[in-house]
Amino acid sequence: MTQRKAPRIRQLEALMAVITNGSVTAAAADLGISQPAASRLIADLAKEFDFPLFDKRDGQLVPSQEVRLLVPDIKRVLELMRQISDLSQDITNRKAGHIRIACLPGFATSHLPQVVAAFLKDHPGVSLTIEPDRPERILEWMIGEQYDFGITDGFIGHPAVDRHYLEIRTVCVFPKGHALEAKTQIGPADLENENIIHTRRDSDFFLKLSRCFQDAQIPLNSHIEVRQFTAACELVCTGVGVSIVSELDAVKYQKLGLGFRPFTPSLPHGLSLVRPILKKPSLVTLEFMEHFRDSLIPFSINQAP
Amino acid sequence: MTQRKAPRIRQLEALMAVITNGSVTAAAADLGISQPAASRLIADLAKEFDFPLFDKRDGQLVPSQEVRLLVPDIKRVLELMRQISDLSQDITNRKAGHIRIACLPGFATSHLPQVVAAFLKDHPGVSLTIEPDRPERILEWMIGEQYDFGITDGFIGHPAVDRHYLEIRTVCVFPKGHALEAKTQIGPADLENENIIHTRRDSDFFLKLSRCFQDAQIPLNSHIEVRQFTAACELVCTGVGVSIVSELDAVKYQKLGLGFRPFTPSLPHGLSLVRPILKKPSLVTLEFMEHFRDSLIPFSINQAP
DNA sequence: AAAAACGTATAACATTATATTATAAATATT
DNA sequence: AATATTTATAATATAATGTTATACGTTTTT
Repeated sequence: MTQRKAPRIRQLEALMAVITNGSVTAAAADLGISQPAASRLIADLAKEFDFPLFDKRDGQLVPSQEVRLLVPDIKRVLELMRQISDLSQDITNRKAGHIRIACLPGFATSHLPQVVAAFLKDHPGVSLTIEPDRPERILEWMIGEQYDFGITDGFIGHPAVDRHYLEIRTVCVFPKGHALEAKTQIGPADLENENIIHTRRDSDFFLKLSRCFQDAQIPLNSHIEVRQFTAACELVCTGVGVSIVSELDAVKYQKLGLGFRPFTPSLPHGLSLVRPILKKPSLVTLEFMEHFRDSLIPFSINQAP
Repeated sequence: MTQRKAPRIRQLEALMAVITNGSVTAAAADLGISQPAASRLIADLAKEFDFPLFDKRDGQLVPSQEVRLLVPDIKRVLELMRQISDLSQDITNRKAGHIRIACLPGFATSHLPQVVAAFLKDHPGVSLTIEPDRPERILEWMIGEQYDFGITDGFIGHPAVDRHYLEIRTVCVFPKGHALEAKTQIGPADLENENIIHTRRDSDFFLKLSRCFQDAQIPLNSHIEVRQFTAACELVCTGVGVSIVSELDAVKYQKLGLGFRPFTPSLPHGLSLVRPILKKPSLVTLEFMEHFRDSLIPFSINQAP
């Protein structure tokens, strides 16, 4: 038994064109090739399939019953090929792909959404997964290559993780109309009689903050302890106190009734943009990371890693 | 914007082979081609898709994230191509196809099933539709090319219908143990005192039968009028009378308690095997029609059309 | 650190697939 | 019967896909 040659895509295209157009000549025009070319494509196919492809019925070529059995499959193949071609086109144009992002819960609600929205506008086919979680978990996900990109803080480094460090300016936020609004910048001395809402005592940022108050010999009126800057802002909105948060969050809450002023001394919030070091990032991921880094420039103190 | 060339099947095959084998060399061996050939296939594909196809991870080539997006579609395309190839193979070997048969209700239960079963044993991939109905309807279906093959009787001819006429021997059936069993053949005279079960008065066959009795100057004790020979046989089984039916049906009912003897004078049952004259029959259909004609030879008087 | 082994890429070339134009043959139409 | 339309064939060019020979670049081994 000699192995029959598999039909070629081009032949199947020609076959379908003849079926839909009713003649070889019309099919050739449809395919944008010469009539003899089409003629030979279907002749070759008929030779490989050893059965008649068409019946002639008042000048029209109608598919034979044998061919009719194949038509559904052929249609699906051609459709799928088109789909693959289109999708690859989209990917090339950086319009498609999937990016898995792990980030601190605060980012999932405050800064990331805007950045993502702007990015998607330029890349309509791209889809994203955003997974907010604690920093330790984000680290695990990077090491396990479960995610493409991570946004975290208080991260020292890990051999399996590529890290871009940057520092975000922090500001003091207060309800609009508050006395602090008169100042152009705010330091520990200005907060002596304010209730302070701050992050957890075991967090890096709280450590820096309390040391800053100690240096200024001002007591820190610890009022409420939260996990996230956004939660702090929410509380400040209600008027229960003031807080020192990243400018990123402050800007967001400006519309929601908060005012803010630069905090001095400079007390930067250290952010780490991380990704699995072994896994080669996709082009879309690279592009998104760049886009995200750019979005932080207005808020960051230095861009050096 | 230059129109990008669509990926070719061969390239996709190579891509999948590299993915499953983890290296170009192994993939080439898998495809049964030389390593440079495989190398070029994927190099070309990578040039057309303008994004990286693979990452290198400890010596293994693992598909890039972009490629992973395409893999499901590629798998389906290759699977479908294999399916088309296989199916066409089957069709060539006359093992596949679909035959639509319209027949008299009697045939659908008595003779056709055995013939179909035998045919399908030799043609495993073939499927059939059997539609039993009245002769007029069968004619309509032939003209409308709704069916490939028809079995009918009392049919004179139609320009759109190709017809093969043949005559089936008829016999007198009676319950086993009946007095008629003593005879070697049965004529009108033998049935003078029997209740006769026969087909409808407006049928061709009844016309011939009653003329035959007239010629022999024997009254025909019309007892029950049925539409089909099989129905007549069923009634004969219950002992309510005897009947003259085609030998085809008589043989079938032999196992179910009927005896039969040739009827004289010869009173053939005229059958027409029909098909749409314009529609070119598929190879399987032609083969089946031949097979069916052959199956009737033992019961037919003359095979000339 | 040099050598060997392995995987991959490139070069030169042969074959097949797919297209072209020109033209003959077959069909349908007038 | 003459004409137009459709399809098939011939001669030929280009692209796709294969070959062998060989160079290049990592790993692995010694």
